[in-house]
Amino acid sequence: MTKPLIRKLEQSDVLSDEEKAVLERSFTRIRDFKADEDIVREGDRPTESCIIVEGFAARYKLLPSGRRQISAIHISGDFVDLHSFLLKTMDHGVVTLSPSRVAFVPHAVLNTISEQHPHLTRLLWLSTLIDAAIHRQWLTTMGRSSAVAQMAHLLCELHVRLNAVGLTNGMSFHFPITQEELGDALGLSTVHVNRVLTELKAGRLVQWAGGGAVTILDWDRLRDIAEFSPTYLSLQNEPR
Amino acid sequence: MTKPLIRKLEQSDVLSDEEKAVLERSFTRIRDFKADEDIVREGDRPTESCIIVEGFAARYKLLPSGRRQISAIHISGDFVDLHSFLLKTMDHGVVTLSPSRVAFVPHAVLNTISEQHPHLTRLLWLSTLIDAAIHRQWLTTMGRSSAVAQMAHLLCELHVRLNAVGLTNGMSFHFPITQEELGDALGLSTVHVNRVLTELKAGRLVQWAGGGAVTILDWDRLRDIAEFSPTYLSLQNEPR
DNA sequence: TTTCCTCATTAACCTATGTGTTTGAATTCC
DNA sequence: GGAATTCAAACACATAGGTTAATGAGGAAA
Repeated sequence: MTKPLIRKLEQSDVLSDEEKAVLERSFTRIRDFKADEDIVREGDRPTESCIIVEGFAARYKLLPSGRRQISAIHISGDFVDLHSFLLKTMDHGVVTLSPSRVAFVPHAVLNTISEQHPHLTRLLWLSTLIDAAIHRQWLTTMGRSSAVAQMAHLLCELHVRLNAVGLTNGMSFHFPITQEELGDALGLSTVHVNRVLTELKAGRLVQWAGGGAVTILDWDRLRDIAEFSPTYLSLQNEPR
Repeated sequence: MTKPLIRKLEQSDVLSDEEKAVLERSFTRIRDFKADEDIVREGDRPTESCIIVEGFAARYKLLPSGRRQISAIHISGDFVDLHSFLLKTMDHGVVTLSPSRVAFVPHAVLNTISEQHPHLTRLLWLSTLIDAAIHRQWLTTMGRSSAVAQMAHLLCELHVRLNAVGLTNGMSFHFPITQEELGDALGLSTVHVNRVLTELKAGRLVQWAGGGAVTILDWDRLRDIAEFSPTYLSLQNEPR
């Protein structure tokens, strides 16, 4: 059940057999969630962290005014709330976007890893740094791009990330999200999300069938509209 | 010269004398920068990381279209590009906002710390997690708040962060930033930054004298407008 | 089947924010 | 001390995106 995580960490650097074994035996608990269920909530002080084994999840914040902002979308293999290991108190919630399988590792075990396996620790640290790099990219597109460019960027990013864990089929991938959730991720209203998607479909840039079957029809043009460049995802394998 | 950093790390947990000593002797190089000078650029592969000893700096990204987004503002004591230690290639640049003193630590030294001082390593890791938490908060206000609320939020955040390192004088603090830079940080045009500031001044919420002397005149109202709550800054001291 | 839901779609209207431009004050440069 | 820049401030106008509301389509529940 740690396969997707190991696969993801191995994108950044080589893992020794021992490190893999340590990870394998760290995740003791597993649980299935339905769609739209909270894994952790803002304010919680979890004693475990979790990875998404299968499915999609989102981190979100609620404003007192009731509005919601999704700050990250997570896919299979993502170490969703590794943060809580050191932040202790959750500054945001994590919710499933689709039915998902989630595996948990106690903070005490993470602490032991940090004491005994410095290299593995650096790779876990790195995975949180990549999350932060994605945050910065989202900030940039939110602040300085049009809604269409933003949407295009999200689709490019997802294709690259899903592709890296083998979850694409050519230019197609499964992305089960509602337009309201997309709006929460991009900082847009549902109405405008719909307008933007209509425009992308009309331009024959993407195809979005029911049930979340996304196909990118014209990668080059989509990438140009999005001003997308994947360097921020740190997909390069090198010693860390 | 690591005083501000130690002070900052001590907000989160207790540092042993040995850990402090390790930090003290890690920073070998120091350099002064003028205002508006790049410390590192996007695409660089630095061999050292740096802290701001004194002054203000910002992380930024440039879009191919030439627009700029500032994704973080850093103050005295902030470990600005600790990220490059593991990310290797900079996904963004760091520029000074004011004349600043910057101290450098070689990545090789950070590596040794990560091998020999797990607790100190966790605190450094934590400092990058707090940066990420700030990114998430910015995403939330950018996506779901008005320009006025966003500006109010930034000022609240800065007051709390500067206060935590002793750089406030009551409700006043020094914040040398141009309206153009503010726009880049908030994703707004300079014209609109000016409108928003005019509004905040007119409402007697803040006072902003020349040279960057900011005074928050009505904290409660400003906090309410911003929907500001400081939990995401993790200012609680506890074992990590 | 019928009845709810949830979600996508579309229309009409509105406003927050962007763009382009000008002016004047303050700094910095020679 | 004058010239050149930078920055704040303001105005007029344009538009991207928000809001409200209505309708339909598909699935789930009963």
